[in-house]
Amino acid sequence: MARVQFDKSKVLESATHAFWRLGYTATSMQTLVAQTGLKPGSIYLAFGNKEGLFKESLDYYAEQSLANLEAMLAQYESIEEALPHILLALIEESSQSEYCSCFLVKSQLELSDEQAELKQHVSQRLRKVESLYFEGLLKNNSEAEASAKAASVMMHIFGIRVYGYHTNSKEQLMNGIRLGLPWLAWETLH
Amino acid sequence: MARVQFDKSKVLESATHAFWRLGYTATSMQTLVAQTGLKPGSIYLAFGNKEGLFKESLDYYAEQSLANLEAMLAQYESIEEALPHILLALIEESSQSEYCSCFLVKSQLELSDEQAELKQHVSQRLRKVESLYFEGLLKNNSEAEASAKAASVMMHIFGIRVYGYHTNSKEQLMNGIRLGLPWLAWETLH
DNA sequence: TACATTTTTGAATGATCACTCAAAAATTTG
DNA sequence: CAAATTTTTGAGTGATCATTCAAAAATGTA
Repeated sequence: MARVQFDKSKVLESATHAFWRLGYTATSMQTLVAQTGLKPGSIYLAFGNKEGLFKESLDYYAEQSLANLEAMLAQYESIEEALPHILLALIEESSQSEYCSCFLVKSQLELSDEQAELKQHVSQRLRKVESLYFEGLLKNNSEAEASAKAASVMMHIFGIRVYGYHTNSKEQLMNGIRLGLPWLAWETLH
Repeated sequence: MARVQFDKSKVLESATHAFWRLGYTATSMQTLVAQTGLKPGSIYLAFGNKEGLFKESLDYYAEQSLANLEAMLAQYESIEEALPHILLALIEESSQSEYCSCFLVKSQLELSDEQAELKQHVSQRLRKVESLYFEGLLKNNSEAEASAKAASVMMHIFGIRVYGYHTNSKEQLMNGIRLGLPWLAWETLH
Protein backbone atom coordinates (compact mmCIF):
# COMPACT_ATOMS: atom_id res chain seq x y z
CA MET A 1 0.00 0.00 0.00
CA ALA A 2 2.69 2.45 0.98
CA ARG A 3 3.61 4.81 -1.82
CA VAL A 4 6.95 6.56 -2.04
CA GLN A 5 7.47 9.91 -0.22
CA PHE A 6 4.32 11.99 -0.09
CA ASP A 7 4.01 15.35 -1.85
CA LYS A 8 5.41 17.67 0.79
CA SER A 9 3.98 20.89 -0.61
CA LYS A 10 0.48 19.38 -0.81
CA VAL A 11 0.77 18.30 2.81
CA LEU A 12 2.00 21.75 3.85
CA GLU A 13 -0.80 23.33 1.87
CA SER A 14 -3.48 21.50 3.86
CA ALA A 15 -1.65 21.76 7.19
CA THR A 16 -1.24 25.52 6.66
CA HIS A 17 -4.93 25.82 5.87
CA ALA A 18 -5.88 24.03 9.10
CA PHE A 19 -3.45 25.95 11.34
CA TRP A 20 -4.37 29.26 9.69
CA ARG A 21 -8.09 28.74 10.18
CA LEU A 22 -8.14 27.17 13.65
CA GLY A 23 -4.91 28.37 15.26
CA TYR A 24 -1.99 26.35 16.62
CA THR A 25 -3.54 25.11 19.86
CA ALA A 26 -7.00 24.37 18.48
CA THR A 27 -5.63 22.31 15.60
CA SER A 28 -5.25 18.74 16.84
CA MET A 29 -2.94 16.13 15.38
CA GLN A 30 -6.07 14.11 14.62
CA THR A 31 -7.35 17.02 12.51
CA LEU A 32 -3.99 17.27 10.75
CA VAL A 33 -4.02 13.53 10.07
CA ALA A 34 -7.47 13.86 8.53
CA GLN A 35 -6.63 16.99 6.51
CA THR A 36 -3.24 15.94 5.18
CA GLY A 37 -4.19 12.30 4.57
CA LEU A 38 -0.93 11.25 6.23
CA LYS A 39 -0.78 8.75 9.07
CA PRO A 40 0.60 9.95 12.43
CA GLY A 41 3.85 8.06 11.99
CA SER A 42 4.58 9.71 8.65
CA ILE A 43 4.01 13.17 10.08
CA TYR A 44 6.34 12.47 13.01
CA LEU A 45 9.02 11.00 10.75
CA ALA A 46 8.92 13.98 8.40
CA PHE A 47 8.33 16.87 10.81
CA GLY A 48 9.35 15.64 14.27
CA ASN A 49 6.26 16.80 16.09
CA LYS A 50 3.28 19.17 15.91
CA GLU A 51 5.49 22.20 16.47
CA GLY A 52 7.76 21.16 13.59
CA LEU A 53 4.85 20.88 11.20
CA PHE A 54 3.58 24.25 12.42
CA LYS A 55 6.94 25.90 11.80
CA GLU A 56 7.17 24.51 8.28
CA SER A 57 3.59 25.63 7.63
CA LEU A 58 4.49 29.14 8.77
CA ASP A 59 7.49 29.15 6.43
CA TYR A 60 5.41 27.83 3.56
CA TYR A 61 2.92 30.66 4.09
CA ALA A 62 5.59 33.33 4.64
CA GLU A 63 7.52 32.38 1.51
CA GLN A 64 4.40 32.55 -0.62
CA SER A 65 3.43 35.90 0.91
CA LEU A 66 6.86 37.41 0.37
CA ALA A 67 7.05 36.13 -3.20
CA ASN A 68 3.63 37.57 -3.89
CA LEU A 69 4.64 40.88 -2.36
CA GLU A 70 7.86 41.07 -4.36
CA ALA A 71 5.92 40.34 -7.54
CA MET A 72 3.54 43.20 -6.78
CA LEU A 73 6.38 45.60 -6.03
CA ALA A 74 8.09 44.67 -9.30
CA GLN A 75 5.01 45.67 -11.27
CA TYR A 76 5.23 49.35 -10.39
CA GLU A 77 7.71 52.18 -10.72
CA SER A 78 7.76 53.02 -7.03
CA ILE A 79 6.57 51.58 -3.74
CA GLU A 80 4.33 54.63 -3.33
CA GLU A 81 2.55 53.51 -6.48
CA ALA A 82 2.51 49.80 -5.63
CA LEU A 83 1.17 50.10 -2.09
CA PRO A 84 -2.32 51.36 -2.97
CA HIS A 85 -2.79 48.24 -5.10
CA ILE A 86 -1.32 45.98 -2.41
CA LEU A 87 -3.53 47.46 0.31
CA LEU A 88 -6.60 47.36 -1.89
CA ALA A 89 -5.98 43.67 -2.49
CA LEU A 90 -5.76 43.08 1.27
CA ILE A 91 -9.06 44.90 1.76
CA GLU A 92 -10.72 42.90 -1.01
CA GLU A 93 -9.40 39.72 0.59
CA SER A 94 -10.85 40.71 3.95
CA SER A 95 -14.37 40.84 2.54
CA GLN A 96 -14.29 37.26 1.28
CA SER A 97 -16.23 34.61 3.13
CA GLU A 98 -14.02 32.32 5.22
CA TYR A 99 -11.52 35.17 5.56
CA CYS A 100 -8.90 34.07 8.09
CA SER A 101 -6.93 37.31 8.60
CA CYS A 102 -3.18 36.78 8.23
CA PHE A 103 -1.63 33.50 9.38
CA LEU A 104 1.44 35.31 10.71
CA VAL A 105 -0.52 37.96 12.61
CA LYS A 106 -2.88 35.37 14.10
CA SER A 107 0.01 33.16 15.15
CA GLN A 108 1.95 36.07 16.58
CA LEU A 109 -0.94 36.99 18.86
CA GLU A 110 -1.82 33.43 19.80
CA LEU A 111 1.61 32.46 21.05
CA SER A 112 2.47 33.35 24.64
CA ASP A 113 5.83 33.71 26.35
CA GLU A 114 5.78 29.98 27.03
CA GLN A 115 6.34 29.38 23.32
CA ALA A 116 9.03 32.04 23.00
CA GLU A 117 10.95 30.21 20.28
CA LEU A 118 7.91 29.83 18.01
CA LYS A 119 6.95 33.43 18.67
CA GLN A 120 10.38 34.63 17.58
CA HIS A 121 10.09 32.50 14.45
CA VAL A 122 6.91 34.38 13.51
CA SER A 123 8.34 37.80 14.43
CA GLN A 124 11.26 37.19 12.12
CA ARG A 125 8.95 36.65 9.12
CA LEU A 126 6.98 39.80 9.94
CA ARG A 127 10.16 41.83 10.19
CA LYS A 128 11.19 40.52 6.79
CA VAL A 129 8.01 42.00 5.31
CA GLU A 130 8.69 45.33 6.99
CA SER A 131 12.28 45.42 5.74
CA LEU A 132 11.00 44.85 2.21
CA TYR A 133 8.89 48.00 2.52
CA PHE A 134 11.73 49.85 4.18
CA GLU A 135 14.17 49.03 1.37
CA GLY A 136 11.65 50.17 -1.23
CA LEU A 137 10.99 53.41 0.59
CA LEU A 138 14.69 54.24 0.81
CA LYS A 139 14.65 55.10 -2.91
CA ASN A 140 12.63 58.28 -2.43
CA ASN A 141 13.07 58.94 1.28
CA SER A 142 15.69 59.59 3.91
CA GLU A 143 16.46 56.72 6.25
CA ALA A 144 14.40 58.27 9.04
CA GLU A 145 11.45 58.93 6.75
CA ALA A 146 11.60 55.45 5.25
CA SER A 147 11.69 53.91 8.71
CA ALA A 148 8.67 55.85 9.96
CA LYS A 149 6.73 55.21 6.77
CA ALA A 150 7.49 51.48 6.88
CA ALA A 151 6.22 51.36 10.46
CA SER A 152 3.11 53.24 9.42
CA VAL A 153 2.47 50.84 6.54
CA MET A 154 2.91 47.83 8.83
CA MET A 155 0.47 49.27 11.36
CA HIS A 156 -2.09 49.88 8.63
CA ILE A 157 -1.67 46.33 7.37
CA PHE A 158 -2.15 45.00 10.90
CA GLY A 159 -5.15 47.29 11.13
CA ILE A 160 -6.69 45.80 8.00
CA ARG A 161 -5.96 42.28 9.26
CA VAL A 162 -7.76 42.89 12.55
CA TYR A 163 -10.42 45.40 11.51
CA GLY A 164 -11.28 43.34 8.42
CA TYR A 165 -11.72 40.22 10.55
CA HIS A 166 -14.61 41.62 12.55
CA THR A 167 -16.19 44.34 10.46
CA ASN A 168 -17.31 43.91 6.90
CA SER A 169 -16.92 47.34 5.42
CA LYS A 170 -14.55 47.76 2.53
CA GLU A 171 -15.47 51.43 2.24
CA GLN A 172 -14.69 52.13 5.89
CA LEU A 173 -11.30 50.43 5.54
CA MET A 174 -10.51 52.35 2.34
CA ASN A 175 -11.39 55.68 3.94
CA GLY A 176 -9.25 54.91 6.97
CA ILE A 177 -6.27 53.84 4.86
CA ARG A 178 -6.44 56.85 2.55
CA LEU A 179 -6.59 59.14 5.55
CA GLY A 180 -3.66 57.51 7.34
CA LEU A 181 -1.40 57.07 4.31
CA PRO A 182 -1.83 60.33 2.36
CA TRP A 183 1.72 60.14 1.00
CA LEU A 184 0.87 57.14 -1.23
CA ALA A 185 0.11 57.59 -4.94
CA TRP A 186 -3.64 56.97 -4.60
CA GLU A 187 -4.35 58.84 -7.82
CA THR A 188 -2.91 55.98 -9.90
CA LEU A 189 -5.67 53.74 -8.53
CA HIS A 190 -7.99 55.14 -11.24
CA MET B 1 -15.13 24.35 55.09
CA ALA B 2 -17.37 25.92 52.48
CA ARG B 3 -17.49 29.69 52.76
CA VAL B 4 -20.35 31.78 51.43
CA GLN B 5 -20.32 32.96 47.76
CA PHE B 6 -16.86 33.69 46.49
CA ASP B 7 -15.75 37.18 45.44
CA LYS B 8 -16.85 37.25 41.82
CA SER B 9 -14.68 40.16 40.71
CA LYS B 10 -11.57 38.55 42.19
CA VAL B 11 -12.37 35.35 40.33
CA LEU B 12 -12.96 37.25 37.09
CA GLU B 13 -9.73 39.15 37.64
CA SER B 14 -7.67 35.97 37.72
CA ALA B 15 -9.67 34.20 35.00
CA THR B 16 -9.25 37.24 32.74
CA HIS B 17 -5.53 37.24 33.41
CA ALA B 18 -5.24 33.57 32.40
CA PHE B 19 -7.40 33.84 29.28
CA TRP B 20 -5.69 37.08 28.25
CA ARG B 21 -2.23 35.62 28.57
CA LEU B 22 -2.77 32.12 27.18
CA GLY B 23 -5.81 32.48 24.94
CA TYR B 24 -9.18 30.73 25.11
CA THR B 25 -8.18 27.30 23.79
CA ALA B 26 -4.84 27.06 25.57
CA THR B 27 -6.35 27.94 28.96
CA SER B 28 -7.53 24.68 30.52
CA MET B 29 -10.21 24.36 33.17
CA GLN B 30 -7.48 22.87 35.36
CA THR B 31 -5.49 26.10 34.97
CA LEU B 32 -8.58 28.15 35.77
CA VAL B 33 -9.25 26.03 38.86
CA ALA B 34 -5.68 26.64 40.00
CA GLN B 35 -5.72 30.38 39.21
CA THR B 36 -9.13 31.25 40.61
CA GLY B 37 -8.89 28.96 43.65
CA LEU B 38 -12.41 27.74 42.92
CA LYS B 39 -13.30 24.05 42.62
CA PRO B 40 -14.66 22.83 39.25
CA GLY B 41 -18.19 22.46 40.62
CA SER B 42 -18.30 26.07 41.79
CA ILE B 43 -17.17 27.38 38.42
CA TYR B 44 -19.79 25.33 36.61
CA LEU B 45 -22.55 26.41 39.02
CA ALA B 46 -21.64 30.09 38.65
CA PHE B 47 -20.69 30.31 34.97
CA GLY B 48 -22.24 27.26 33.26
CA ASN B 49 -19.12 26.20 31.41
CA LYS B 50 -15.72 27.35 30.16
CA GLU B 51 -17.31 29.50 27.47
CA GLY B 52 -19.52 31.24 30.06
CA LEU B 53 -16.52 32.10 32.20
CA PHE B 54 -14.69 33.34 29.12
CA LYS B 55 -17.59 35.59 28.12
CA GLU B 56 -17.79 37.12 31.57
CA SER B 57 -14.04 37.62 31.57
CA LEU B 58 -14.31 39.45 28.25
CA ASP B 59 -17.04 41.67 29.65
CA TYR B 60 -15.02 42.33 32.79
CA TYR B 61 -12.06 43.43 30.66
CA ALA B 62 -14.18 45.42 28.19
CA GLU B 63 -15.99 47.32 30.93
CA GLN B 64 -12.72 48.29 32.58
CA SER B 65 -11.22 49.35 29.25
CA LEU B 66 -14.24 51.45 28.31
CA ALA B 67 -14.38 53.09 31.73
CA ASN B 68 -10.70 53.89 31.51
CA LEU B 69 -11.15 55.30 28.02
CA GLU B 70 -14.08 57.49 29.07
CA ALA B 71 -12.08 58.79 32.00
CA MET B 72 -9.23 59.75 29.67
CA LEU B 73 -11.60 61.46 27.23
CA ALA B 74 -13.18 63.44 30.07
CA GLN B 75 -9.79 64.87 31.03
CA TYR B 76 -9.35 66.85 27.83
CA GLU B 77 -11.19 69.51 25.89
CA SER B 78 -11.37 67.52 22.66
CA ILE B 79 -10.77 64.02 21.43
CA GLU B 80 -8.02 65.38 19.19
CA GLU B 81 -6.23 66.44 22.36
CA ALA B 82 -7.03 63.28 24.34
CA LEU B 83 -5.94 60.76 21.71
CA PRO B 84 -2.21 61.54 21.77
CA HIS B 85 -2.20 60.77 25.49
CA ILE B 86 -4.31 57.64 25.02
CA LEU B 87 -2.10 56.32 22.24
CA LEU B 88 1.07 57.17 24.12
CA ALA B 89 -0.23 55.15 27.07
CA LEU B 90 -0.87 52.18 24.77
CA ILE B 91 2.66 52.43 23.43
CA GLU B 92 4.12 52.65 26.93
CA GLU B 93 2.05 49.60 27.89
CA SER B 94 3.40 47.65 24.93
CA SER B 95 6.97 48.02 26.13
CA GLN B 96 6.30 46.45 29.52
CA SER B 97 7.50 42.94 30.19
CA GLU B 98 4.71 40.36 30.11
CA TYR B 99 2.81 42.58 27.68
CA CYS B 100 -0.18 40.60 26.42
CA SER B 101 -1.48 42.87 23.64
CA CYS B 102 -5.22 43.51 23.97
CA PHE B 103 -7.48 40.77 25.30
CA LEU B 104 -10.24 41.70 22.83
CA VAL B 105 -7.94 41.81 19.79
CA LYS B 106 -6.29 38.52 20.72
CA SER B 107 -9.64 36.84 21.28
CA GLN B 108 -11.06 38.24 18.06
CA LEU B 109 -8.24 36.72 16.04
CA GLU B 110 -8.18 33.43 17.92
CA LEU B 111 -11.83 32.58 17.41
CA SER B 112 -12.78 30.87 14.16
CA ASP B 113 -16.12 30.61 12.41
CA GLU B 114 -16.88 27.54 14.52
CA GLN B 115 -17.25 29.83 17.53
CA ALA B 116 -19.31 32.43 15.69
CA GLU B 117 -21.31 33.45 18.75
CA LEU B 118 -18.25 34.15 20.88
CA LYS B 119 -16.63 35.99 17.98
CA GLN B 120 -19.65 38.25 17.65
CA HIS B 121 -19.52 38.90 21.38
CA VAL B 122 -15.98 40.22 21.01
CA SER B 123 -16.76 42.23 17.87
CA GLN B 124 -19.56 43.99 19.70
CA ARG B 125 -17.16 45.24 22.41
CA LEU B 126 -14.66 46.45 19.80
CA ARG B 127 -17.38 48.32 17.93
CA LYS B 128 -18.37 49.97 21.21
CA VAL B 129 -14.85 51.39 21.49
CA GLU B 130 -15.00 52.68 17.93
CA SER B 131 -18.38 54.31 18.47
CA LEU B 132 -16.96 56.13 21.48
CA TYR B 133 -14.28 57.66 19.25
CA PHE B 134 -16.82 58.35 16.53
CA GLU B 135 -19.13 60.24 18.91
CA GLY B 136 -16.25 62.32 20.20
CA LEU B 137 -15.08 63.15 16.69
CA LEU B 138 -18.55 64.33 15.65
CA LYS B 139 -18.02 67.50 17.70
CA ASN B 140 -15.46 68.95 15.32
CA ASN B 141 -16.06 66.90 12.17
CA SER B 142 -18.70 66.02 9.64
CA GLU B 143 -20.24 62.58 9.91
CA ALA B 144 -18.15 61.29 7.00
CA GLU B 145 -14.93 62.75 8.41
CA ALA B 146 -15.65 61.44 11.90
CA SER B 147 -16.35 57.97 10.49
CA ALA B 148 -13.10 57.83 8.50
CA LYS B 149 -11.07 59.23 11.39
CA ALA B 150 -12.57 56.73 13.84
CA ALA B 151 -11.66 53.89 11.46
CA SER B 152 -8.16 55.30 11.14
CA VAL B 153 -7.79 55.52 14.93
CA MET B 154 -9.00 51.94 15.36
CA MET B 155 -6.56 50.69 12.75
CA HIS B 156 -3.70 52.48 14.48
CA ILE B 157 -4.72 50.99 17.81
CA PHE B 158 -4.80 47.52 16.25
CA GLY B 159 -1.44 48.35 14.75
CA ILE B 160 0.03 49.18 18.15
CA ARG B 161 -1.50 46.02 19.64
CA VAL B 162 0.10 43.79 17.00
CA TYR B 163 3.29 45.72 16.24
CA GLY B 164 3.96 46.27 19.94
CA TYR B 165 3.60 42.54 20.61
CA HIS B 166 6.55 41.54 18.46
CA THR B 167 8.80 44.56 18.19
CA ASN B 168 10.11 46.52 21.11
CA SER B 169 10.51 49.98 19.77
CA LYS B 170 8.54 52.77 21.35
CA GLU B 171 10.20 55.29 19.07
CA GLN B 172 9.27 53.39 15.91
CA LEU B 173 5.65 53.15 17.08
CA MET B 174 5.52 56.86 17.96
CA ASN B 175 6.92 57.89 14.57
CA GLY B 176 4.42 55.69 12.77
CA ILE B 177 1.49 56.99 14.77
CA ARG B 178 2.45 60.65 14.34
CA LEU B 179 2.80 60.11 10.61
CA GLY B 180 -0.55 58.34 10.24
CA LEU B 181 -2.58 60.58 12.51
CA PRO B 182 -1.35 64.11 11.69
CA TRP B 183 -4.74 65.64 12.51
CA LEU B 184 -4.32 64.96 16.23
CA ALA B 185 -3.16 67.67 18.64
CA TRP B 186 0.33 66.26 19.15
CA GLU B 187 1.69 69.65 20.22
CA THR B 188 -0.17 69.40 23.57
CA LEU B 189 1.90 66.34 24.46
CA HIS B 190 4.15 68.50 26.72
C1' DT C 1 16.59 -12.15 -7.46
C1' DA C 2 18.07 -11.44 -2.57
C1' DC C 3 19.04 -8.55 1.01
C1' DA C 4 19.35 -3.90 3.39
C1' DT C 5 17.24 0.41 3.96
C1' DT C 6 13.58 3.64 3.96
C1' DT C 7 8.86 4.81 4.41
C1' DT C 8 4.12 3.92 5.65
C1' DT C 9 0.75 1.96 8.47
C1' DG C 10 -2.66 2.45 12.24
C1' DA C 11 -3.80 0.55 16.61
C1' DA C 12 -2.40 1.71 21.07
C1' DT C 13 -0.42 4.77 24.89
C1' DG C 14 -0.49 7.70 28.96
C1' DA C 15 -1.60 12.50 29.72
C1' DT C 16 -4.73 15.96 29.79
C1' DC C 17 -9.15 17.77 28.39
C1' DA C 18 -13.98 19.79 29.79
C1' DC C 19 -17.23 18.50 32.79
C1' DT C 20 -20.30 15.78 36.49
C1' DC C 21 -22.41 14.69 40.80
C1' DA C 22 -23.28 12.84 45.33
C1' DA C 23 -21.92 14.08 49.78
C1' DA C 24 -20.71 17.74 53.08
C1' DA C 25 -20.82 22.36 54.75
C1' DA C 26 -22.88 26.87 55.15
C1' DT C 27 -26.77 29.74 55.03
C1' DT C 28 -31.63 30.98 55.00
C1' DT C 29 -36.20 30.34 56.49
C1' DG C 30 -40.02 29.62 59.73
C1' DC D 1 -33.50 25.48 67.00
C1' DA D 2 -34.75 22.41 63.07
C1' DA D 3 -35.87 21.88 58.42
C1' DA D 4 -35.21 23.50 53.69
C1' DT D 5 -32.24 25.54 50.49
C1' DT D 6 -27.97 27.03 48.55
C1' DT D 7 -23.15 26.56 47.86
C1' DT D 8 -18.82 24.08 48.00
C1' DT D 9 -16.13 20.05 47.67
C1' DG D 10 -13.02 17.10 44.92
C1' DA D 11 -12.61 12.55 43.28
C1' DG D 12 -14.06 10.64 39.14
C1' DT D 13 -16.02 10.52 34.10
C1' DG D 14 -15.51 9.51 29.10
C1' DA D 15 -13.49 12.04 25.33
C1' DT D 16 -9.77 13.78 23.09
C1' DC D 17 -4.95 15.13 23.20
C1' DA D 18 0.08 14.51 21.21
C1' DT D 19 2.88 10.83 20.46
C1' DT D 20 4.87 5.98 19.87
C1' DC D 21 6.35 1.74 17.64
C1' DA D 22 6.37 -2.88 15.79
C1' DA D 23 4.85 -4.82 11.65
C1' DA D 24 4.18 -4.32 6.66
C1' DA D 25 5.11 -2.38 2.29
C1' DA D 26 8.01 -0.02 -1.00
C1' DT D 27 12.37 1.15 -2.69
C1' DG D 28 17.48 1.00 -3.30
C1' DT D 29 21.56 -1.81 -4.12
C1' DA D 30 24.21 -5.83 -5.72
